[in-house]
Amino acid sequence: MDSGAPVIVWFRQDLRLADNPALDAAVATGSPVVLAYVLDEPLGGAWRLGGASHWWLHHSLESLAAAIAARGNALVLRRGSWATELPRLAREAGATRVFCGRVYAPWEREADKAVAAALQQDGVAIEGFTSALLHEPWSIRTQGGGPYGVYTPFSRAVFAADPPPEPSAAPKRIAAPAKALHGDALQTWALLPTKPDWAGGLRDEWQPGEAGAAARLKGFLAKALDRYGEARNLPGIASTSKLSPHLRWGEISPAQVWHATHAAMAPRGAAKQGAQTFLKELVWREFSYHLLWHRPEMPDAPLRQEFAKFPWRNDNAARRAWQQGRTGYPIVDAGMRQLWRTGWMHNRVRMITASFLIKQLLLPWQAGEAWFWDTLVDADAASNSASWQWVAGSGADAAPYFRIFNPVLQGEKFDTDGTYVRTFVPELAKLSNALIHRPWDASEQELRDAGVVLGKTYPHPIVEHGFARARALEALASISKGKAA
DNA sequence: TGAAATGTTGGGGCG
DNA sequence: ACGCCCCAACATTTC
Repeated sequence: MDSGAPVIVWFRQDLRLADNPALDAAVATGSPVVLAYVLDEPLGGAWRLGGASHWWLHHSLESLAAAIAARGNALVLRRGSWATELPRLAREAGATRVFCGRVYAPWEREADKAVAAALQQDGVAIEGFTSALLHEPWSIRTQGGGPYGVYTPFSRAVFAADPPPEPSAAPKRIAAPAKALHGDALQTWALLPTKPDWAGGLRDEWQPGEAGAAARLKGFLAKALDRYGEARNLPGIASTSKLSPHLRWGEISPAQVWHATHAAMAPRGAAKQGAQTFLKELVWREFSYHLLWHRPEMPDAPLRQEFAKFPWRNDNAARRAWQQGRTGYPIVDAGMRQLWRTGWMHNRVRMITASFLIKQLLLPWQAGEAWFWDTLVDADAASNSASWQWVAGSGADAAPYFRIFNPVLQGEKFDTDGTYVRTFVPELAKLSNALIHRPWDASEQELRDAGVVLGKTYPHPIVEHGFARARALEALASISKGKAA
């Protein structure tokens, strides 16, 4: 233990005090600790933080600052280029060491190089820790030593690997430097929407911050874990963990989730299937980061070369209809409206809406990726781009191109009683279960009884499924070898 | 982590 | 009684 120069803990996507290796390492030095978050707005270019992410970040920082204050320290907020602000903080604090959790987006890796170079010039060392993932992307390797390109063998390797270390508890006290550093007031960052304030639905749904994350995990393990295997695909019931935005910002670590789930499944015996399925979803997140690390072009370019010449359409009216949830397909519109209202969408419905944009509307997957990036509170460069490429068929381990969801059948299969559609598309609420996923099949009498006027209170289908399916198959055949159209 | 088209089978109606 | 057809149910193949 020394009590020399302060150590800087630089928060990025690990906005928590428990199981935070960078923080633990800093506290363990015995030195005073400067805790900082630096908002680098232009970072990421087209992939700079979206609107929903801004909203979440505001509240998460607020929560983190309060938790730090309760431990006798302060969160220092700074705005500017990482490569400028980190050296400035180090100079002001007289720090010679910076500890941080690692980040993985290509623009972040690029920026980190500049940060390290700038700090080194000032004689400041920076050390990264595994914080946002169970395993570093370079540590999971095939027999041949290369990266995995297919999920199933990747997941086998993860389950066979040593588990991540047991999570640590939050430090009781975090020694503050003798002289506090000044920082921005969070409000001056103007991260919250004002005109209009579209965040009402987000406030109703979410409690950003470490405490909210822990509560979400606890409630999920107690109430939904056993049924997760079957129920996770049903958007009409609360069957999923909704941990994704908390994981995205690191308000909870995947290692905490991993160990808590194992602890919950241990006494369950035969009922542990739900837990196993849930862990696999956590491993999908790891796999996305693994792919992003090894294929940094993933957010922008198809991983399969032949998709570079795919004949996408350019149809802004259709794109807007999809964004606003007025495609005329109830399950699609319900999903897009859930996204807009709450900043989140059920995973099954993400697949349905994504498939609709790509295959029914034949719009580029990047257009959907960009919309999700702006509107999802869990928007994450790895999961978002990997999942869009998966649906498009352009990814490393992607769904085959001919797998085209029928939005009616998907709705009837996974929202059989129409609960989900009725929640988010209330103008259809009075239709019977048999018609709610296909209002165009209703008789005039049935429509009248339900108060539905197609084309007026609810749109006609933007495209006919049979036609769209054939069009998509033709377009996809045109880029496949030996199947030129 | 599909859907549609096509093929097969077997029960039952009916001449 | 028998063959024929229809078609639902299920299986297989194709997109």
